Amino acid sequence: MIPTDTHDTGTCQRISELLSRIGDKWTLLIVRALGQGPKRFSALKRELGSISQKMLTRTLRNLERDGFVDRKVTPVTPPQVEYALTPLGMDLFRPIAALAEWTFAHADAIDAARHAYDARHPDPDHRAA
Amino acid sequence: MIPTDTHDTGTCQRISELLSRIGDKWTLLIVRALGQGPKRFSALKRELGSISQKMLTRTLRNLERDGFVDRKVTPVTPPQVEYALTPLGMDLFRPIAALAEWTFAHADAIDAARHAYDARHPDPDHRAA
DNA sequence: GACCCGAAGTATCTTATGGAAACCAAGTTA
DNA sequence: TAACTTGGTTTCCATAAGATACTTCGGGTC
Repeated sequence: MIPTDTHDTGTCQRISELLSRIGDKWTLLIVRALGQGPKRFSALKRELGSISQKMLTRTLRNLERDGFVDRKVTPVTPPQVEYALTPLGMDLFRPIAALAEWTFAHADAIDAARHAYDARHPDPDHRAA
Repeated sequence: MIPTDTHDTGTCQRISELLSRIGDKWTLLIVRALGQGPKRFSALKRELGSISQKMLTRTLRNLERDGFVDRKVTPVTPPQVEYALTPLGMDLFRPIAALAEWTFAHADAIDAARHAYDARHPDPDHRAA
């Protein structure tokens, strides 16, 4: 449980903010890709397949701004830009990995809870939104 | 780091989905409140202060559907509805607490990275969106 | 009868998120 | 001169999230 004594409402919102960022559509996938080592923009795009350039740029910018990813430009033509995890980025994704393990272990329980709920509440409007 | 061998793209999206849910505006605050013990709807609303009834209902429903929160109705008038964390809910929020600790410990580093980035990139458009 | 309570549901609005496609700039190749 | 490359940016659009205000319901009080 999140201890109420050390974590006030402000800290809670801070954590939510970080979770929202990490929980967006692409961040985890990008970080997982960069976990294998530094990669170039186009290599990431190829690897992620369905991501648009805009979203890849935006997600990388956010990661860079928060200090999780380092961006290194080599001024040649055509330009080369390499992205790599910073030490802070690698450090963050240890607790994230713990959460990943948990999700992996309990995915079935969540699915079961959802099916049970949906069976109890046949009205699909409850599930929407 | 998230190990690529045990966690494929599908699992990664599963984790992202969970993180998005937990990372939304109210979930963490509600769970923190329920961590102190079961509470009624109106008590939660009072405690959270600025939340609307609609968002409180919706967030609680989502938590209930995923099996993290239990909803107990006492059919008196006016109706009494009590919300409590399930064992699954309490279990989930151990890895979440680890992440909270991390955030608490590294908030300064993230702030510093942001300020450094903003100083390097004076164009505010990069930060928007 | 008029009004209030708890726990919602509805309706409408604004904002945020994400996607598709076009455009751009520098230099290189054909 | 035209086309192509990388690493973007810009514009437009659809959907989702969240805020605000109003309605509902049954049973209680004034």
